[in-house]
Amino acid sequence: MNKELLGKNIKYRRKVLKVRQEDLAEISGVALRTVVSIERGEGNPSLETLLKIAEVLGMELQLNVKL
Amino acid sequence: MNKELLGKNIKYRRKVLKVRQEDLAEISGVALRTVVSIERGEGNPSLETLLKIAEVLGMELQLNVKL
DNA sequence: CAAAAAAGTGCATCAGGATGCACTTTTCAA
DNA sequence: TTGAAAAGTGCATCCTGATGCACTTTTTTG
Repeated sequence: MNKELLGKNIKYRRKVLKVRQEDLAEISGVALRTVVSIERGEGNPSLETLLKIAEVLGMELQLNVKL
Repeated sequence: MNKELLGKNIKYRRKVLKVRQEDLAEISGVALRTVVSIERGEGNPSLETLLKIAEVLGMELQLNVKL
């Protein structure tokens, strides 16, 4: 998982749920500007921001030992 | 996954690998102060910081759809 | 195609994450 | 038990993530 892939995952999931960036921002409590940046793989989001977005998208962050 | 659990996972994995906080900090390029804070579930680490630590511990961050 | 909706940008500001240092507390092996 | 190693703390500084706003670009759709 890297920034770019993370952004793509989030964007893809958001599309699946048919939610707009603006809605995701509002519901998650993260600024629209921030949602856009994350989806584009820019910046370096904080854990809290990531968790807020994942929550709304019905996703979860996991830290697993590599196989 | 929340901050506390994340910290515990990291600490547990570090112990399994018999690595000191100081070593993890040095090898991952993250400040010791930061490693300590994350393991204790304090603060709000950035994605980059988390990825650096996960890398050294042979772990990976994943964003999955909840079942 | 044209209009409307959605997505993305640039920039300034503010809040807080990352860091280093000096220090204290805890852990643990001899 | 005690001394060294490891872990954890408080604080000041620096850097940058998060934000809002006004705006442009891209995508969608009627």
